[in-house]
Amino acid sequence: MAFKVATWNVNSLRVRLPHVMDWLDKVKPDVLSLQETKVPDESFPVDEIKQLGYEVVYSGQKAYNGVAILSKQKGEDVHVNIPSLEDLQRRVLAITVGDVRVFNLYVPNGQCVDSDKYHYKLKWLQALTLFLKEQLTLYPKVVVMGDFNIAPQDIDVHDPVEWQGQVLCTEPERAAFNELLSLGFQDCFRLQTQPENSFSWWDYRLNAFKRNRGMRIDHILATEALASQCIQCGIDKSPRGLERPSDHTPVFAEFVT
DNA sequence: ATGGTTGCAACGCAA
Repeated sequence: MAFKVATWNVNSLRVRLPHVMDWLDKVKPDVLSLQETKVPDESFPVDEIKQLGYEVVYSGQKAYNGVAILSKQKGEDVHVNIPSLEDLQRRVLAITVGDVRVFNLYVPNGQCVDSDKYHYKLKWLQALTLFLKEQLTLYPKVVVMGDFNIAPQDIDVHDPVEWQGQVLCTEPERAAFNELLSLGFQDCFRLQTQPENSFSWWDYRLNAFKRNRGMRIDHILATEALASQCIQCGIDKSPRGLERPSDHTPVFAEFVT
């Protein structure tokens, strides 16, 4: 049996709903994690998603942030937020699908290194790491996916020199990412050989997508029990070329079970 | 040349 998961920062679910529906219909993942839904729970488009045969859980707010998990099979043990962290921003959602615990993350962007938001990002990542460490004792098969807002290595950046020391690429952010990995996760994208210059996000400005001036900041991490069963992981660039696209594009991984 | 684009929601903020 194959189990396909995917993650996509849609930058407003209202605006991107047609893209999401088309993509679900084409790819038919078992689980799709969405970030930046930017929709309060009371106006979440439940019916449209259910019509496509997907169950959905969501944690949203007005205007900013917001996460959702769509799944063919109904998710169990829904969890919201990081318990130790006082946070009004809706950025974390988890469900169990079969024997897999799925975490959906929208890691804070951080804006720039001298901002409070960068501090908040690092604090947030630290709290997340403690939380996941705990969770790993409860679930052997864990997938953590989402918009990490971190390019883990220079090969994940179109121009590492230009980006050196900038937010998304700083040493503390990369250290936090590696700290997560060291809990027992693999970066599924790097389990197989990948094309050079593979990115998941491109700035809207200056024709960044056309020039492939992007970064790989959306990730799928899996514990060894799952990573050893990962048969493919990739980035589907096609939605980024559509009319009125999100600035991110889906990342997917497939496991045999 | 230090720009530019998008979404939200209300003309600035966040990305």
